Amino acid sequence: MTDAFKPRSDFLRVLIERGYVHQCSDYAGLDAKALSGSLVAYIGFDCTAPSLHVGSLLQIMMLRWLQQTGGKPLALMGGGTTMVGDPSGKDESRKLLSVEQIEANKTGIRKVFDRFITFGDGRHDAVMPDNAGWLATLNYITFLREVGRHFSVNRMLAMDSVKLRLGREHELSFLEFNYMCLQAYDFVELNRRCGCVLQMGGSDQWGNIVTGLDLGRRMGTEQLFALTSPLITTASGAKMGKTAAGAVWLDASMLAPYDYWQFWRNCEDADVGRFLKLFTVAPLGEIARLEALGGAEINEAKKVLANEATAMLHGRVAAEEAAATARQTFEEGALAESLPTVDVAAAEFEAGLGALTAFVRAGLVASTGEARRQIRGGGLKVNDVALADERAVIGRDALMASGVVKLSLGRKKHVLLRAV
RNA sequence: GGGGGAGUGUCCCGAGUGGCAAAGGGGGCGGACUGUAAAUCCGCUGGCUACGCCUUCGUAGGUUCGAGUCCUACCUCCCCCA
Repeated sequence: MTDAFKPRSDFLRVLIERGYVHQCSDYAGLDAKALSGSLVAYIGFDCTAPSLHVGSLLQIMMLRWLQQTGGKPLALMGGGTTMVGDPSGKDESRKLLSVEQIEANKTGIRKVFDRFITFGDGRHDAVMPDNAGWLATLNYITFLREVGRHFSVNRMLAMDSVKLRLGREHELSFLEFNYMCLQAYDFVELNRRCGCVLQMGGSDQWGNIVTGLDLGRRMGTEQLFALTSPLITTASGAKMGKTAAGAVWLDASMLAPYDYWQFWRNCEDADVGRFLKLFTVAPLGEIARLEALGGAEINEAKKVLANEATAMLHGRVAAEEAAATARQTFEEGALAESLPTVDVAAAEFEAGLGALTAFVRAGLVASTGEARRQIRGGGLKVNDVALADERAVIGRDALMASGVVKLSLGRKKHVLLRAV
């Protein structure tokens, strides 16, 4: 579908070339708008968590490219919609957050955006509005009279997302049904306030976004546009961003840069090229070269991916540190001082620390029971020596010159215990 | 409002005759093979001061030597009728 269209604007060209585009309501129209140099676009973000995770990275990158190509990005915080809870598909309704929590979350999220886009008051500076600004004070009757009358229930019922819900056993509550109305209203409000004409989002947002276009037309805004990105799964079909440890957070205090680097380093072969295009700003020519590497050489491409992705989020220095730690640990088999470290009182080593407890302390296993199981499966190592006895004790003799013991779970997860 | 059905190992789905730490999947973790990949094969997948002890089957009681399993009430969800 996008093949036939030749964009003239940098914005659309980059997005299409790099694989961000799944669907667009009007390629030519949007292209012309982008070419005019005054394109303002927004993406909505949940503020139910203190930061964002890689699941949102694709959207963040789209805003980044928008700014890079001369547009103005709006990162809309769903402070208002968070108050009613996000119903999209989930069985469990989200717990209500206090206003303070929402504010704190917004601060954390803002930190992420600051790494990718520039905020300010200028023409192309990004802005982070909060829909609580207009939703919280909405009067029901006024809303129905001025906005609600424009929604066609017939049309909404025909939407895939709604049909799906009606067909399944899970009901669709009135609140959820209204959610898309609020989202559509956000779009119109952002158009009035900031001249925003484009909403972007994941492909699952298509229906909601188009509802916004429709509302805009009925309420007399200028022509609005919709553009969605594909749902990103790994080559083997898994949803991206889930690891054993949990979500891949975009915050150093929630996920260390080293782990973030490892996340990208461990991607599947078949994903490298696509991920380089989506999650780094490396030139396409360079990516094509890296992507073409075969066999074990593809690991070079993975390192570039990890380096670039980490540098963008945590800075070049942190990325290089992570790369160095990985190199020492995996390629040279040396002890990298910068591995995740947990402090343990020196006295405990004197007394002899139970190996099971030590691994629990290091956070490598959740319980001593799990530690026992891993030992049986040969998964635990102390200073690179597989642990065979559950009752083993880690004493002072295990400490290396630098005063640390290296504990490993499998081949990839290592933690240092340091005597203090 | 009336009738019928369902809630199981806190990741998910899902068997279960009164003796059950509870079948089987998926997912996840570990091992082997590799390249810190994929695919494949194997093991593990309640907790603990661990040849024993403790806590689990929507919630609270009851019957029983013994309850996921039987009885009662309550909660939640689904379906049909109104």
